Amino acid sequence: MVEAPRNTRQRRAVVAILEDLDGFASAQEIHDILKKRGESVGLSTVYRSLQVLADAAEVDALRNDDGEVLYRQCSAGHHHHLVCRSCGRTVEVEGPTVERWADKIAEENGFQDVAHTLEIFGTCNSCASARA
Amino acid sequence: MVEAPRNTRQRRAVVAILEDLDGFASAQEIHDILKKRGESVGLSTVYRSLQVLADAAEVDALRNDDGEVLYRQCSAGHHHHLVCRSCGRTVEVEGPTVERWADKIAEENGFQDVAHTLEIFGTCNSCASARA
DNA sequence: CAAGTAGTTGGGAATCATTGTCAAATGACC
DNA sequence: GGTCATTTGACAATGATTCCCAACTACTTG
Ligand SMILES: [Zn+2]
Ligand SMILES: [Zn+2]
Ligand SMILES: [Zn+2]
Ligand SMILES: [Zn+2]
Repeated sequence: MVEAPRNTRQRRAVVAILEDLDGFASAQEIHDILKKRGESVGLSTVYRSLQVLADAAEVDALRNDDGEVLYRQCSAGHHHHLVCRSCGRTVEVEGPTVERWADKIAEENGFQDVAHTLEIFGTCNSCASARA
Repeated sequence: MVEAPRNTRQRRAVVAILEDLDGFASAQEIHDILKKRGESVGLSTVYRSLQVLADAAEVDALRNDDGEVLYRQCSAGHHHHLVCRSCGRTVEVEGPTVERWADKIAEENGFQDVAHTLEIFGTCNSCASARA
């Protein structure tokens, strides 16, 4: 029997940040935001909380070009992301055609336990105009 | 004026390995293979060579689930991959529909300088039967 | 409310891929 | 062969993430 996770101040604080943010953010960024808000949480705990949330599919995780893992509270169900490289602003997108295409490709080649990653990166218009 | 890169034993050795391999491999794996073959090359040099090749689009690079960067000598032109998680065996795949879809999504949302990542991971049939 | 217990925290050490450093080695060109 | 800028390689440094473990605390029970 698996014990229920405890309802701790730290976990609540991390979830609260994720609810406020609308884009992807790294564990360290979330840690910094918590520190700024005075609701300090240990860095290890931030990492752990995000892992737990990601395992439970409560948040989505992806890697940026630098290899850092970014987290975001998304809506349920399988989807992909259009992410601003500079500010993290994110649009959730769906592509039923892509899903079918990927599965078909894998099946045709005899692959099992198939999963796929698909992310679109770019510069959002507010970041683009700020840069001009 | 940019100087032409030198033709060194080390660079040739790395390229030779990439030509032999048919799947993705990490810098460290390539370094190990070189060592086994007696054609030893410093680890830093392997990393540097792969970076140069990747910048020149001579090889493709992607990250596995663990965040390691894997390299592979691929055919020219934009394409994606169906990769065996266990042995790295790779099938190059193309999805013109996906390309258009991604660009359209980005444009509709006012994103610029758009790029996308799309990889399919699974277990190839030889690895699947070996596991049974 | 008090005590017991097991999940949780935090901060510092450890890990590990990757990058930086710089003196020594070596292609390219004469 | 001589010159010189590029390249190499051993080692240090970096940086995100994980590990460790003693102290802490959210729940349960009486
Ligand atoms: Zn932006
Ligand atoms: Zn999908
Ligand atoms: Zn395989
Ligand atoms: Zn593509």
